[in-house]
Amino acid sequence: MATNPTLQTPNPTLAEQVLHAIQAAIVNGDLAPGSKLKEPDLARAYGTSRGPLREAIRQLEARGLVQLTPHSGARVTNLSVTQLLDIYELREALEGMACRLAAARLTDPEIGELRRLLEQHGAAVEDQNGREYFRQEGDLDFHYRIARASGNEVIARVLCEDLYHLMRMYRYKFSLVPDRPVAALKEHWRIMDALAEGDGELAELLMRRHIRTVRQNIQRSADELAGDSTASNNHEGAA
Amino acid sequence: MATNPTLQTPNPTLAEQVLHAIQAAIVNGDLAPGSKLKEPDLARAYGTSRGPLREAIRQLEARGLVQLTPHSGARVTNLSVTQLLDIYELREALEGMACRLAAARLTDPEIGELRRLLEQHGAAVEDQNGREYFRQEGDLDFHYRIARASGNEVIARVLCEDLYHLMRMYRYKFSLVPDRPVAALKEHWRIMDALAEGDGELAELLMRRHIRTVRQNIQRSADELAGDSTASNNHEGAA
DNA sequence: TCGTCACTGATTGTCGACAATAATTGCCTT
DNA sequence: AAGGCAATTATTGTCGACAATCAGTGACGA
Repeated sequence: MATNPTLQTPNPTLAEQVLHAIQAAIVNGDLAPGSKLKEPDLARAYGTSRGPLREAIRQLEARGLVQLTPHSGARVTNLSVTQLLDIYELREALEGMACRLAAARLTDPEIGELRRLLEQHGAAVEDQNGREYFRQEGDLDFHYRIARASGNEVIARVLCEDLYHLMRMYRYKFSLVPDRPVAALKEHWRIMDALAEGDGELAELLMRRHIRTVRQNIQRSADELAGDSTASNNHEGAA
Repeated sequence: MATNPTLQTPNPTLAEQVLHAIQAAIVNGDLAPGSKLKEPDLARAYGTSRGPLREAIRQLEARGLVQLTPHSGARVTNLSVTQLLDIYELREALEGMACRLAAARLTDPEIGELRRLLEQHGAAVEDQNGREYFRQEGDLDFHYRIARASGNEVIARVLCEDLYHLMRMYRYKFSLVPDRPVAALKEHWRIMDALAEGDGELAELLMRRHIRTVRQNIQRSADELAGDSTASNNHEGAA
């Protein structure tokens, strides 16, 4: 509810609306990775013709959410573990940089807002009964806002419009290690403190370490799945 | 000629072809920054209907080459100096990382190929009569290949498909300082040596410094233009 | 003379239909 | 029965036409 993309323009285009709709469907898992996007079906589902739909698909392809092969159609992107790890490798550099820049620019109101976000985040971590979804979203929201606060539009664009959607696709693919949410929140608070003090160097270091930790957890989790008998190859593993 | 995008698939889609055509037109300056993309005109120019054309425009928007506002149309992106500097800031982090990764992965044949590229590059620097175009392209080609050689597909994608086209738009916007090409080539060779020795740490440092230098030159050049009486504000400055 | 408003022209957004290509089914051969 | 081949079906790619919206023009009134 905080960010409803269809409301940002008073008279949004159909292509725009269906873009956000499909994007949400992919992120939520309603359209499974690897599944085919059949234009007639989607057009009927969203009540449009194929024209705007095809425009939306082209944009999804540019954002990396679908892959399309000529004369064959579009499939929902199915990231390999390697590619997912690549994304985290990239995030380490990008978000580290964003932190350094943000530390020098954050205003007091923005800092207060970030603090409030982390407090909500903490509440979601406390009651652990089934609110994992909101915890994950809150986690990403923190990163999202720092990217925006960096003041570098290009970095913010790459992170927020290209990478975050991909990561949200894989929220549940890898199980968290026990107590990881608590540790992650603590790391966020440390980053927060560094940002509030304007210590860009420290904020960058902490953010890089934070992301590296998550990356290593994913790698471990993937290795375990690979050793598991049920794991076929590289895709589709968690439960 | 080295990379002809229309040949990569045997039966390319019209939308694909017109995408590359418009992209080339924008990068070459045939479509000036800020100019409007009128669909009827472009469709006539490229001999297609508006359907594939609109799909191409949506992809160009995702790549940052055009900006489109609903019910009004698409305009060629007109980067502010700030945004251009932001791109270089991002490149410093991204390409530094790409260098570090590439140093650990480059094979001997790839190293040889890179060397040959730099030798051609050196020849273009030698005869300075009007071959500036090829020098610039060679420069970018070096960066392009390192990004690919990093082995991180995501980084390569961001650099090669999003950022490089934008930078090629602004090749001539800012005049080079005297002897800069010679110095830049020398920096490339140093990076090359570090890569060949597998010294990722050094390669990253050298690449970051290299890009930072270019960025500072742009900033200086922009400041001079700002002091100039002809410069209105932030856009359209060079001659 | 200037500002406002309706009108005209052009441009964008959307749709349904047709052609070209790929995927699938069933059949035939070995 | 298994594999390959051909006809059919479904899906993608492309087009031209219509509706909705925007931009520019000119007239009208203060």
